[in-house]
Order: sequence, then C-alpha cells, then structure tokens
Amino acid sequence: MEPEKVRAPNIRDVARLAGVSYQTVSRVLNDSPSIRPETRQKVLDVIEAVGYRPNQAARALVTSRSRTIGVLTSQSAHYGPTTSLNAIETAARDAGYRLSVTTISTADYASTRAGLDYLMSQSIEALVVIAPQVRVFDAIHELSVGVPFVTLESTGRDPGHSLSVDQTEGARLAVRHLIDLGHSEILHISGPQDWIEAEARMQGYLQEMNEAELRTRAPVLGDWTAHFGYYAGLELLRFRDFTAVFCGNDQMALGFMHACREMGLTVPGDISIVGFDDIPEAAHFLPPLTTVRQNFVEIGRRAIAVLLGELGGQPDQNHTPITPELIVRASTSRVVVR
Amino acid sequence: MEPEKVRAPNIRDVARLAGVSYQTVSRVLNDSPSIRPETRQKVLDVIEAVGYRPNQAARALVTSRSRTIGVLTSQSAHYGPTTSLNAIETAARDAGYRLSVTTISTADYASTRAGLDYLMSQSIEALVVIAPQVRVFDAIHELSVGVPFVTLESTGRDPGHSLSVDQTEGARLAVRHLIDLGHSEILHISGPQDWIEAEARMQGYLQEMNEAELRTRAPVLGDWTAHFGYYAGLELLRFRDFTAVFCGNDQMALGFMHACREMGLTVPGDISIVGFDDIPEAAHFLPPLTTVRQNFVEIGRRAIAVLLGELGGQPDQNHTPITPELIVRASTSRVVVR
DNA sequence: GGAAGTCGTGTGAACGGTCACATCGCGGGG
DNA sequence: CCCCGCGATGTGACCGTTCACACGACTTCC
Repeated sequence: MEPEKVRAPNIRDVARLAGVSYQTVSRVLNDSPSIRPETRQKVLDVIEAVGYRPNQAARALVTSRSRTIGVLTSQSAHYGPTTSLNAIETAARDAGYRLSVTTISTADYASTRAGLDYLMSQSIEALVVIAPQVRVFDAIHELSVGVPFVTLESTGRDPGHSLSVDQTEGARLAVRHLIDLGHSEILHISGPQDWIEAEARMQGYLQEMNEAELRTRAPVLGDWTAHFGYYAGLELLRFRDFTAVFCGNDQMALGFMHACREMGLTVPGDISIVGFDDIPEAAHFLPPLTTVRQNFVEIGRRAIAVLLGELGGQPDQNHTPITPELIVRASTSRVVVR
Repeated sequence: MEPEKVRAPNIRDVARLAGVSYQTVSRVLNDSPSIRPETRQKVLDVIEAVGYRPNQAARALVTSRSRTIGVLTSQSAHYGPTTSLNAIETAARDAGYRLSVTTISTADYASTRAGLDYLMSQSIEALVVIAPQVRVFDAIHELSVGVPFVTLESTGRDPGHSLSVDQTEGARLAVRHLIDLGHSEILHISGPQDWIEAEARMQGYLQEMNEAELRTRAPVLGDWTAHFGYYAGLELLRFRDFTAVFCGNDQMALGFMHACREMGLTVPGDISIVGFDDIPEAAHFLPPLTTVRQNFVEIGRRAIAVLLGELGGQPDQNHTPITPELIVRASTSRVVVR
C-alpha cells in the first residue's frame, strides 16, 4: 500500500500524517495567527519527522513572488565589487531573499541585454547592478527593467537609483592631500574611460587642480591593473616633469611604484603616490600606500535596504552618497625643494 | 473585452494569438523535433511580439528540475575563490543552469548546516563547495547531501568528490626551488590550521624538507592576511636564524617583505621569500614575488563539467588534480655564504 | 486498396503550494 | 432564546508549465 516513494513529501503528506487538512499545514508554514498551539506543534512535529521542505517553485508559482533579487555584475575579481557582493548576499538572505547573480564578460549593449534577459527570466523582484561601465548603464535605462533597481555606482544622472561612495570627493581628498604637501605637478592615472568611477575620480582630480589653479594634464587612461601602472610608469618616468601621481586604484599605484623602483627613483622621496580603494594589501606595499578608503560593505548593505524599502512601499530611502576617507601612509611626503 | 491585464503573458496567451494549442507553444519552447517550420515561426513571432517569457517556477514545479546548482562558499574576497566562482557561474549559465550562492561567515558545523539547509530548500540539483575548512567538509559528509557535489579543495579522503590543484606538489615546488638555491634554513608561514589548503601546503613543505634531510621547524600558523605576515615577520626576524621563508599565500609574503624592509633587511639579499597563488599583483611587489601559480579558472570550469557529467549519467569524469606551476621572479636568490 | 506507421497537433491531468470562501462550534449581547 | 461574530479549520479553484496519450491526415508497403 505504501511503496516507499522516492518523491519528497509534500504538504498533503504532512497533513495526512498530522491528521489535519493541507490548508492547516500551509497556515503553520506561513505562521498564520489563528491556529491552536497544539495543532501547530503537531504539524511541526510531523514536518520535522518526515523532513518536509516547502517547494519554492510551487510557492513562487502561485504567489507570483520569486523572492529573488538579481545581481548584474561585470566579470572581475576586484576587491571592491566582491566585498559589496558578499554584503549584499548576507543582507538579502537575512531578509528572506535569494540572489541570482549573473556576470557579463564584456560591457557592450548585447551582453548587458543578455544578462538582463537572463535575470528577468528568473522573474527577479529587484535588481542590483555592480557593472560600473557607462554603456551598461545606458543599456539598463533603455531596457527599462520593470522592477526596482539600484546601481552601486553613480553617474549623477539618476540619483533615485544610485547608491554610491562619492568618488569625486574621494579623488579631491587625494589630490588636496598632495597639494597640501606642496606638490604642483600632479599626474593622474585613470581607470578605463567608460568606467563610471574612473570618470568621477578624474573629475575630482580636475576640479581640485583647477581650484588650486594648478596645471592639469591629460590623464592617462589605464585598465586598473598593476601591469598597466607598471608600464605606464616606465614610460612616464622617462620625463620626470611631475612630483606626484594620483592613481585611479591601488593596483595601478602598486605597478607605478614598481616602475619607480626600477627607474632608480624612491617613493616618496622622488615621487609621491596616492591610490584609491584601500585594498587590504595596500598597508603593506613598499612603501605603505596613501590611499582613499571606501566602505564597500556599507554600500552593499544599503543597496538591499533601499530595494527592500521600495518593495515594501517605502521608497524614500537614504540615497546620500557615502563619504570616503583619506588614509595617509608612507607613499606621500612633502615635496623637496631642489 | 481586453482590459489590458498587468499579468505577464503566459503560454496560453501566446497559443491563442498564434492560433495554435498551448502544447504546440510548449513544443516550440523545448524545440521538439516534430513541428512544422512555419508553425514554429508563427509561434516565435508571437513570443517576440508580446515579450513572452517562460515562467521558470512553473517549469520547475512540473519537471521537478530546478536547473539550479548550489554553491557553498566561505565569506571572503580572496582572489582564488572569487576567480573560480566567476568561472563556475559562466560555465553553469552556458549549460543552462543557474547558480544559488550562499556564503557562510564562520566555519562551524551549525553555520554549514544552515547554509546547506538554505541551498537544499532551493532544491538544487548539484552542489559546489568552495569553503576550504576542514570542519565544513566534515559537516558535508555527515549531512550527506542528496545530490552530486564537488569540493574545490581536496582532503585526499574523498577523491570522487574533490577537484583541486595539487597543493602539496605546489608547496614542494616552492621549497625545492629554495633548496636548489642553496637554502637550508627555511621557515614556513602557514595558513590557518583548519584550512585544507594550508594543511596540504604544510605537508608539502615538510615532505620536501625531510627528503632533503633538512631541519624543519614548527610552521607559524597565520590567517592569510598581509597584516599577519607583517607582524609575524617583525617577530621572527628578531632572530635571524633562517635565510628563506615559504609563505602560505602571496598576501602573507607581502606582509613579510614589509617587515624585512622595516628591519633593514633586503629581499632577496638577506631573505628569500616564496608565496603561493600568484595573484595579479604579485608580479609588482617589491621585489616581484616568486610564487606558485594555480589555475583557478580551470578548477571552476572542471567543477561544473564533473557535476554536469554526473547529472547526465556519466560519472567518470576527470578528477586528476591540476598541477600548479612555479613562477620564479625576484624575491628569491642563491644563498650568500658569509 | 486497406492496414500500419509517421508527422503534426490537440486535450486532460498533474506538479505543490496559496487564496478566497465555506463551515462549524462556541460565547456573548440584545 | 436566537442570532451575530469570531476563532479554528476544511474545500475548491487556480498559478503556468510539461507529460502521457489521443487523434486526424498523409505516406508507405504488401
């Protein structure tokens, strides 16, 4: 009569064993208020005994709520995005949401569209975008996802959907620090032109230099890697017409320091260097790197808070940018008068 | 008559508009062979026109196939795991699977169990474990997940489920390199004792030292961070009774080099240092770090290949460990005879 | 020329939950 | 005393898809 089915127990199996109706079991699962404590306990016992697990697919089907938050991220093992993503995962899970993450390898329109398509096919309820390229943003606005979304970077154009560390302010802190140390010939090695953060940091550099009435020069467009910083350094240091460099991130700063060393220059004696991000290793570069710290965890947490607020009908969440912090270490020093 | 429903179009809507039955639409979606090309095209046109998306929940419900692979990972922004995870995501998506990732913050039994519970409640079809602590492994074996799984690290006990770079061999390469350079007093700074990789690398160190009949000493147990490498270095360098250090990863090596510099020692002049992992920055440390490279992408790809093989009934996949590669840079040199 | 097999398509049932509503016993107020 | 309200529980329908099976037309073969 009972052929030991391989099928997992369902709500009706539980109901039968507990001697109640399936609806009562459902009520227990969704802890409905009007249920007798002893009935609830009986049901819970059976659930425990048979190892019953509610079927998420069935639940999602009938409620048309997937309880999934989509994450669109660009393929990279960078410290910042990864840290934020971890925070997002934790916050989402705590709130009873699961995550569907998809990475896009290239930042073009088609790739973004494919990623978004994939996420929408999971019927996500909200979306977090950690893909910091301008083109991805354009694609997102154009495709007009039908769900609440936030981006972890800010173009400044869409304050209602962005949530970010104030990159421009961070860059200004860095450059101001160099100016305060007496530097006037300051170079900027930027990230790729189509990265939002690269653009914002470059703006910060230009603004601060202009306010101090210092000569700016065309920023060097890099690719965030230590390799680039190294080769750019080798090239740029042939003409030593600058005393300080503001690098778009810590990795490029590391590469630049490597180049300095190879060219027989000391940091900060000959060249002062500032990075951006404060990756955990930055404190142990030789010399320890002066840099700008961003709170990636806070960004991730807030992203989920904002989305949950919107899903819960409270759209007026805190969108104020987080201010970054200048961490002064040993890669910068007062300019020496020759 | 058509009150512009907010409801997303379903398969019957498409069928009605295309003038076919819903089953025909289903067949088109699952590209069944026996369907007339013009019928298929008609259906595809309607799908495109109304922006129809199959409901994954409904599909999962009826097929009882979630097409989801679970990933249990420990909360960290380390380069290796992140890189592997990216590869896993890509490989899984290409194979038509989605990922459900959950991170565990602490490596204890309860936390692992909770993470696994969470994943099982998503009715995952397979599992990848990137949580490299021994206790997590114990928990997994004990809980006996009911699905195919692989771990991205190897304890050596469960060759059928593991898939890894041969850490022991990597460590031996590193140590042999130091021995070949004439070093005999070689220190090992290990990762945390409960990490599988730390243990394996330590074994490699001990084996190679023993074979060369060199004196080993108790490895220093670190926490993978550059900070630890730094403070350990400051402490250890007070007694300069060694000429070389094999660090469990690149970050600790970086911290150790920092300490050397601070103590007035040069690398590799006074101390030779080898790291592990070959993170992208390692080539630009000062000096560039000699280290052991692991192919994290390959590991991730193979994990999915193995799981898909098992799901498809071909369980005899390639489990041979991947051999790591020694990258010799400038942080090691022949020992100087005083 | 009719039976058998193929191709293309349609119909009913099922997956495992939740929702809306019905039902039943019981206590209290008019 | 009866009816109303309420707390606790049960019943039917439905979410959107796939599966098993049925069915009609057309080809093929003896």
